[in-house]
Amino acid sequence: MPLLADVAVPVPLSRAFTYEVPAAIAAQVKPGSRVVCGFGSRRLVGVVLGVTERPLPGGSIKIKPITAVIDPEPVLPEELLSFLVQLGLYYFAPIGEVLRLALPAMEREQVRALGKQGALGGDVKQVGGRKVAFARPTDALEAAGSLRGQAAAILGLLRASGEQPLARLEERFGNARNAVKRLAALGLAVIEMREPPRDPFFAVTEKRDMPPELNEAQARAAGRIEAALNEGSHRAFLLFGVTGSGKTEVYLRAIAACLAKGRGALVMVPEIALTPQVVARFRARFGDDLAVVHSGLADADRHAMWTRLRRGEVRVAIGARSALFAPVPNLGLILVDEEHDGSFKQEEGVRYHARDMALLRGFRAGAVVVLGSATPSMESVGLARKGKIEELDLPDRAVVVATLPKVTIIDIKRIGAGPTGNKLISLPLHRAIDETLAKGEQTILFLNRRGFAPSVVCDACGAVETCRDCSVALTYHRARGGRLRCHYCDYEGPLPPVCTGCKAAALTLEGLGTEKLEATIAEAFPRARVARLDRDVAGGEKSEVILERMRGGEIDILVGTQMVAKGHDLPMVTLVGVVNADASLSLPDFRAAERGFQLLVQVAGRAGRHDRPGRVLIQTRAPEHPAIQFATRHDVRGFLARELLDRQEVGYPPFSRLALVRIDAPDEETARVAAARLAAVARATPDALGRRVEVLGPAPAPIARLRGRFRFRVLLRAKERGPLRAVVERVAAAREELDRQVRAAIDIDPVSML
DNA sequence: AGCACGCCGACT
DNA sequence: GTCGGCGTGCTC
Repeated sequence: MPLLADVAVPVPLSRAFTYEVPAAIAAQVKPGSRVVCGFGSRRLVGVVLGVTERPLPGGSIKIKPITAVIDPEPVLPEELLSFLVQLGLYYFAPIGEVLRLALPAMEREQVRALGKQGALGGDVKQVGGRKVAFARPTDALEAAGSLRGQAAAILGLLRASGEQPLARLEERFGNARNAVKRLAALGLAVIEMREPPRDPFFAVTEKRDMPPELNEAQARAAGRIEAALNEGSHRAFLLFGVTGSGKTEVYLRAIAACLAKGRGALVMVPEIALTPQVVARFRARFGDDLAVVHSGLADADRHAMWTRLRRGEVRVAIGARSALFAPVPNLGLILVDEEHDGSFKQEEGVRYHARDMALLRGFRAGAVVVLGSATPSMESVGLARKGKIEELDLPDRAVVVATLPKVTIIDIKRIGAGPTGNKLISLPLHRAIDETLAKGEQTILFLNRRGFAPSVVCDACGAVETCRDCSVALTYHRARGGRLRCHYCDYEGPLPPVCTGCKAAALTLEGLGTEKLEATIAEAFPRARVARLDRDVAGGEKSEVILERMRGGEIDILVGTQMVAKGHDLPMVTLVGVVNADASLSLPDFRAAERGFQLLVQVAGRAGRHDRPGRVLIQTRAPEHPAIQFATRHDVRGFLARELLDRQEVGYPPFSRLALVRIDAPDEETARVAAARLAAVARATPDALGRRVEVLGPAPAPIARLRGRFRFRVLLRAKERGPLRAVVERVAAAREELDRQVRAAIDIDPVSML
């Protein structure tokens, strides 16, 4: 009987492919090995899932032999490989795509080099290119409608994100090189040869610190985690600690205990929390035994990090979502900090939730998992209530003198504008800023809307300027002389002189975004140094520069979006103003209250962290909203209890499980028909007929059109996982028979309902 | 997703 | 007459 290998190839097809293993290389072909194999007319790098001796499958399937083995030893450890396979099954994701998440670029794209050598298992040398081509947008503007297709999309992306390495653009746009050349010829962009960015985290050598004394609650929590580590089997905890209660120190102790047992540890933090400060804290304790995994890593650095973990030279990995796949040796502990954070959910491609999958990986590896948060997710609270995970509390702030800030609600229905005349800068807020300035202390103003004005309205016909490709209002940005931008696609264009609909010259800017807030505040407080922090001013590293200036006291008032809300330690901030709390509470999503509450608590936590008392002003039109009421009292438990009751009543998670099917197509009718078809398939299923699974919809998505595609959704809901999976399985199969134009994505445990 | 094969428009 | 547009069908 022939020796056959099941190989996952990087294509969006759900099944693995069978190849014959030539006898000459049989010894090296093991689960987790990378192999080169012919696939259609292409040569791809695949990963071996399993090898068995069995008869050739019948039918018309022709089996090709594996061309070559790349590694003498498997690149993926057994534990990681089987976890990835499980993850793929859980999310109904193509196995090849799942494996691609786990392998750094260098580990998956070497076919060309190999092809040239054509040798079996030949030593593949990496090209460590000294200089890398970057594309940067210029300030020049194109003639309206002069660009189409990729060139327009790339220019939009460059303008939104600043410069990009050409190689990264090529990953997204096949023809990026030519498109950028065209942009360069038109003077819209320039191509520069530069050193690739060095990893800022590796540059610092941190002075080792000594573990401080733990307070009673910290010691108790660390003790429970250590005991679980000593047991050596899987256990999970919810570490519920208020802001500033010293969760990090508990993490550090747990890691030390884990390392002492000879096992490795994985630390996952939200995207924007992965700052040099945070890394420094870990490095100070664990020195070079720490690998940092983040998206800014150059390929060579990523590869080096990965290899060192793989060899066991480094035993602790820290990173954002994708760190979940770090090949930590003999994994004993996984920490998920700020586990409620939305950035743990991947919202494109394989839509996995890193927190949920941390629990799965931990379970399979026999590792201890700790989910930490000051405002736990309802999912984790649900698990704790069911006894699936153990709750550990850190009720007090670690710095004893620090007290919780005083929170005041400002009902902007009743309280009028301050001297600026803008209703969203109320008199009390204006006064509070003034007082804070007078004391030489700092203010943070939080507003969840980027740009200058969130919409442009026609006074004549009342129509709002919308994106040509999306059913979304365009935001006016003042940068580059005033442009309209879509926050959902890469569209950017000039502000039209007249209304697109009725041609009246009566367009007015409506609403308040961070750009306008910054300008208004700067004008109202001419002596204050005002800065802004949002995605538009701060791509990646730049936010760190702004925060550093804030820490250094070079800024008096910081205006910003979410980015100002998360975990930064800014000791001189004594006033936090939530400019418009309703924006985050009124979304069409059953999680709106939860997210709004978390956000309020997070921002409020920025005020008065040290010896200075802080205060928080929340402006709202709905002062009695539970999220605002509980946040005002710093009553996280109260909110959780109340929200649990609400969720139970409406039957949403954690009291049910969801799967969301998103259907879209360029043509509205095609999409509608396909959505109806999938819903019908779901409803015809035994579990749906037996009422074990509810099928809701199809309904148009809240954003009915996006990037030129019409969108519908079908929501599946069930009490139990089994029946839900059975229905999803049918829906997944039915996808294959839809119109070719239709895309139907399945989102298991969806977070964003958009 | 790629990539090839295949069938209809504007250029040397 | 060919280069090239993207429709559809398959990849062990």
